This record gives sequence, structure tokens and C-alpha cells, in this order.
Amino acid sequence: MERVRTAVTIRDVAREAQVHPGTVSRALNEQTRTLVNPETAERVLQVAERLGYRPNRIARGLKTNRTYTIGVLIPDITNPLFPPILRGIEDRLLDEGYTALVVNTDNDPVRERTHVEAMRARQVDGFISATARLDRELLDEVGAADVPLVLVNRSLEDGSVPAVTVDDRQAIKLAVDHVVGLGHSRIGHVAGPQNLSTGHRRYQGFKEAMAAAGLPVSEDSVRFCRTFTEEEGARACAELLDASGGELTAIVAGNDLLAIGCYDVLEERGLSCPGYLSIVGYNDMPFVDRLRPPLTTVHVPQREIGAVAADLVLQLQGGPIEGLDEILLDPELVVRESTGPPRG
Amino acid sequence: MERVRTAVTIRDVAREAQVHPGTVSRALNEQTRTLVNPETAERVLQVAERLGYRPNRIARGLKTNRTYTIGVLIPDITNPLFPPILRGIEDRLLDEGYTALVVNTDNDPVRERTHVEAMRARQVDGFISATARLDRELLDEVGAADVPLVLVNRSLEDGSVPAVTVDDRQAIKLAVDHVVGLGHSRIGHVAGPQNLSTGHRRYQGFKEAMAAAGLPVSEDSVRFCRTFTEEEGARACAELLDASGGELTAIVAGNDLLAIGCYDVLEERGLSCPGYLSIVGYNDMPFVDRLRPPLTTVHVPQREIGAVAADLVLQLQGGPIEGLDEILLDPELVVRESTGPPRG
DNA sequence: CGTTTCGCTGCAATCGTTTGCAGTACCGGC
DNA sequence: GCCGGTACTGCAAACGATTGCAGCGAAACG
Repeated sequence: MERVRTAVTIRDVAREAQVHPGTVSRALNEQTRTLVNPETAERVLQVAERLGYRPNRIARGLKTNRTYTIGVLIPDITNPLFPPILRGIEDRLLDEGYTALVVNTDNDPVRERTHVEAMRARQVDGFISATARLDRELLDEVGAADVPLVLVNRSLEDGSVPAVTVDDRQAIKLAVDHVVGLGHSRIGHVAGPQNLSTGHRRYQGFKEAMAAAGLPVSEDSVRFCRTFTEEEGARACAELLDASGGELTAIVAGNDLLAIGCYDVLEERGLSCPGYLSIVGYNDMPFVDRLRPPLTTVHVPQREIGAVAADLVLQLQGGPIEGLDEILLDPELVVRESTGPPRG
Repeated sequence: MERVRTAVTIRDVAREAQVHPGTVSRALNEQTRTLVNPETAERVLQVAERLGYRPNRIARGLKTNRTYTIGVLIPDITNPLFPPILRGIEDRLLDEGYTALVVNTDNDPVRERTHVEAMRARQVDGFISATARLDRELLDEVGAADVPLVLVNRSLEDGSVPAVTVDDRQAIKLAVDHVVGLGHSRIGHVAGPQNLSTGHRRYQGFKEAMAAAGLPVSEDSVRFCRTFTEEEGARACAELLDASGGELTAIVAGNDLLAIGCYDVLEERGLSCPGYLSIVGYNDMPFVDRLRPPLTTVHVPQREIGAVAADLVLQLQGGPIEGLDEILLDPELVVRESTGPPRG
């Protein structure tokens, strides 16, 4: 309960340096140091150093209403998609003396709420959310408390909250154009969950890109997954293969995990990739270049997304910014060995 | 600068409920609620709810010297080894109302120091460190401040700091015995950095296991890597292959990344695995079951390690525990397809 | 030499809670 | 009727910092 009172406070320094605590505070703070006599300041600095003084940010935060902490909501850090984003965020925050409070929500509303509450109670200066969904209610709540919030990897239809994402439509277009360029025309889409903005937008992008290429998209050429997992990808892929009567020659998947699921059914059925079926993923997760075959996928600059998002919350610390909604970064197709010309 | 003063404080609740702030505090806290008249308590609860009161943990922490926050030091969250550990930690912490403050150190001493300072300034209640090294100095510093520290995935020789790890020696023995059982006798070791406890202990374990199996380990049968990366693994593997004059038939690697490096040189040289060379990894990182061939490796219960570590810091909150040093969890060999009988 | 200005420092309130202590009211027992 | 006890509740001092305001001495100015 009672931790040994070892901490040296501003008062200790003051006593030792023969000045008032207020003066110590000023001397220690870059911003206000000019207000104190250089000699005094120097002395205070010395004493602080000698005593091993460590400012108590908690106390500081109480007074200044700033904790220099940003809450980061992630569905599941175990999903390889997120670590790079997190790195991007952290590195950027660190530069400015901020720290990230990271939590996993599992996209579970109650976990989400618990975590957001906990973070608000800790007076975080802002939020970055990579979660697929966030209660409208929760959203409004943090909005009302006017602590900045920025979304990554997804966005709101109404643009009411700033977001940084990759241009999903353009990205999917890259993918379909690639296989079209290879000569494919019977192209399927293993789509992500439609209640997630990412899944939905990629599906839209697929339809658009196909239309632009003058290709029809029938009911048989797309299947929806309930989650972004290998299992669902496999299920959808199998259904697609069955429904198309073996005519499909390429699949663009809603994300890499889904693509891996496709690999699984090919292997199971003894079909080759890209010989029998070309597959392109989405995200360029770590290690997909090590799959057999290495996965052709669209690379999204995760780390940069994180960094930009961090930048944004940091800027938002200064107050709201007008006319800010979505920042789109450019995706990039990385061609590996899971795509090739159509069979026959 | 001045955020709108929207927060409702304990005083607002007090005014509204016609009681003293102290009473509100007591009513709101489970522990002390019995001290207040049930009716009053109920009324306070109601008002608090109605006003949307959110206790300010910062203020609370200032008074109670508890932040319910644990600092977690990780080398690099981008390394697939760590996300599961982090999950284990977070889930366990969440159960107890704690939150994790996570940072990436890159094993860089200055980053490390910066981060530790920042966390101490934020008055974290404890530390969990998964970093390979930590300045002796830093270690002592947090020790002196008597905030609990527990290590994961590595330990100190002198056992001065509680740690939770897997039994590296036993684990490597599992690996060695496996290939020995397959009939191998010319077994090499691609060892991790010897300045990291993990790398060192696995190397020791390798020598011991070989000795126990009655097998010699010559100078030509081990190569050391400077880092736990594919590149280094590849370099070491190539050297090993060259040095042994083509006699080696199996390699046990210091970790999965190193093993992947071995895969690379085999591919480069057109050699097969496990036909020409059996390879066993260490850690059972996500996705190694999807490599070609799926990697035989020793599984370490990352998530559990994290959970146990979290448990430990939590327990340590009650005060130091006597006779506590290292908690060893059991590794488990998972045999996949990268190992087979020796050629010839 | 008186007055203003300036540079520096001290004072004390404040941030939002917690908590030891004291006070009050009521009840029961003798 | 007095006393002790019990059950609440209020008071006020913390926790460790920040900061507007005021004071003070010395320099500058007229």
C-alpha cells in the first residue's frame, strides 16, 4: 500500500536550492526558464540533477490538463496488419514526447467501451482508432468530450471524423487491372465483411474496376466473408470455385488473410497457383512474400499510415482543424508469383 | 490550449446530490461505500450517472500513488514474436483494471532510457520488459524506485529480477533429440547473438543436448549470428554448409527468423528441405506453419508467458515476494515438414 | 532624488481526488 | 438523565505540480 516515499519532489529541490518551489518549476521548464535568473536557474538545474529529480507528470497533468498520452485502439495486435501501424504511430509520438496507451478491442463492443472509458479516465489527449467499428455512441462521446480522434484504416461515410487510409478503390483497381493485363477476364472477388468500411469499399472498388475494364460481375463471381480470416477466405473461395463451374481464373481477395485461405483450398484440391488460379491479396502483410507462391498483393504503407495519423492527432492538440476529413495514401501493387496468365 | 471545461467533477456531483465531495468519493468507491448511508449512496450514484460523471484517474493517482498502468518494454512489436506476448499481458491486466503503456525500444539504449524515463514520469505501477538487454544501470534505477519489474523471454544470470521464460535448455534438447531420433548425427547450430540471454542459453542448451546424445560438437558445427534476423541466419547457414564440407544433415536454429534465413540459402543453392537438410526453428511464430515446407519448431506459449508475467507484476503490487526468481514454462516441439530422416 | 520600469522571486490558489479526524444526531442501556 | 456507542457526514489537508499576481530591490529615467 504505502510505497516507500523515495521520490524527490519539486519541493525537495526548492529547499536544497534555497528557492521557492514555484521558481524551481519555472527553472525546470524550458518555456518559462527565461523568467528566472540564469544563475538561479543553473543552480536549480544542478540540484535537480544531483537529487535525481524526476518531474511527476501525473501531477503536472492534473494542473495542465495534458497527459501527453494518446490512446490507441487496435482490434488485435496479433493480426500482422497492425504492428507496423503501431510502430508508425509510436515513433511519431515519441518524437514529440508523447506516449501511446495501446489496447486490443477484438472489435468487441464491450471491450471497446471498457477500454475507452479507462483511457478517458486516464485523460488521454487524443485517440487513434484502428478498430473496424466503433459505436456511433462512443464516437459521439469522445467527440463531445472534445478529445481529438482520428481513424486509421477505415473511415466514416459522413466524414465526420478525420481518417487516414489508403485509397481502397484505387488499390483494388490496381489489383484487377493487373490480372486483366495478364489476360484474365473471369475474375472473382473474395470480399471482406460488408459491415466493415474496408470490406465494403473494396467490394465497391472491385465492381467499379471491373466495369471500367468492361467486364461483367455476376452473382457467381463474388462471395462475402463474415470475418477477415483464413477460414472464411477458404470457405468463400471454395464456394466461388464451385459456383463458377471452374471458369474462374483469377481471384482478388479482400485482404491477405483471405488470400491465404484461397491458397488452402487450392492445395486441398490439388490445384496450382498461379497455374490454375491467380490470386492477389491486399495489405502486403509481413511474411506473405515467403508463402509458396509468394503472394502478389497490394502494398499499403502501414507504417506511414500510422505516422500520419499520429501527426494528425498531434496537430489536433492545437484545436480543431477546419475542412479536414480523410487523408488518402497511395497503395502500390507488388507483383510476386501468385499471379500469371490464365490457363488454357 | 484551454480545452473546454466540460468535465464533470466530484464536486459537481456533490453539489447536485447535496452532500460533501468527500461523501461522494466514498459513495463511489466500492471499498468505502459501506461507510455511507445506503440511501445517500444510492442518490449519489444516481446523480453521478445522470451527470455522466467520470472519475479522473489522474487526480486519483496523484493522491493514491497508483496509476493502474503498467509499462511494457518491447524491442519491436513488428517482430511477430511479441504480439502474442503483449496480448497475454494486456488481457490479464485488463481483468484487473490495469492498462498497458507499450513502447518499442529497438534494443537501443537511448530509446530505452527515454522510454523508461517517460514511463516513470507517468508513475507506472510496474514494468514488464521483453527487451533483450536493459542497462544494468536502468535496471537498478527502477529497482531502487521500488516499482516492480518482471522480465519476459529472458532472464538475468544472477536472478535478481523475477523473470518468466521458457526453459531454453530443455527446449533445445527437444529439438536436438527430435533430429537425433530421426537418425541425424551431423547436426549444426545457427546460434543467436551471444550477448542476449536467449541466444546464449540456447547455445548452451545445444551443447548440452548434443553431449547428452553422445554427439560431438566441433567448431565447424556452430555459427553465431549478430542479430536475430533472416539475413544473419542465411549468412550463418551458408558458412556452416561451407565449413562442414557438405556433411551436415540437420540444423537447429536459434529462432524461427534464423531458420527462415536457412531456407533462403537452401533455395538459393537448389537444395531441398528436408531432403538435403532438416531444419528446426524456435518460437513457433505465427505463419511459420505456412512456409514451404512448414517449419518444425519448438513452440513457446507466448501468450501464456505474457499472462504469467502480468500476473506477477500484479502480485508484486502487494509488495515484494520472497524467493521469487524465475518461472519456467514448458516448451513443446511441434513437428511439421522441415525435418525428416538424413539423406543417404 | 523621486518615480517608473524591469527582472526576478515568493505567495497562494488550483487541478480533482482521497482520507484521517472530528462533529453531529440518534439510539440503547443503566 | 447521562453516557457510550454507532452511523453517518463534513472539514480540510494532502498528493506534486503550475501560474496569475504581487512584492521587492535595483536600475533607469527625468
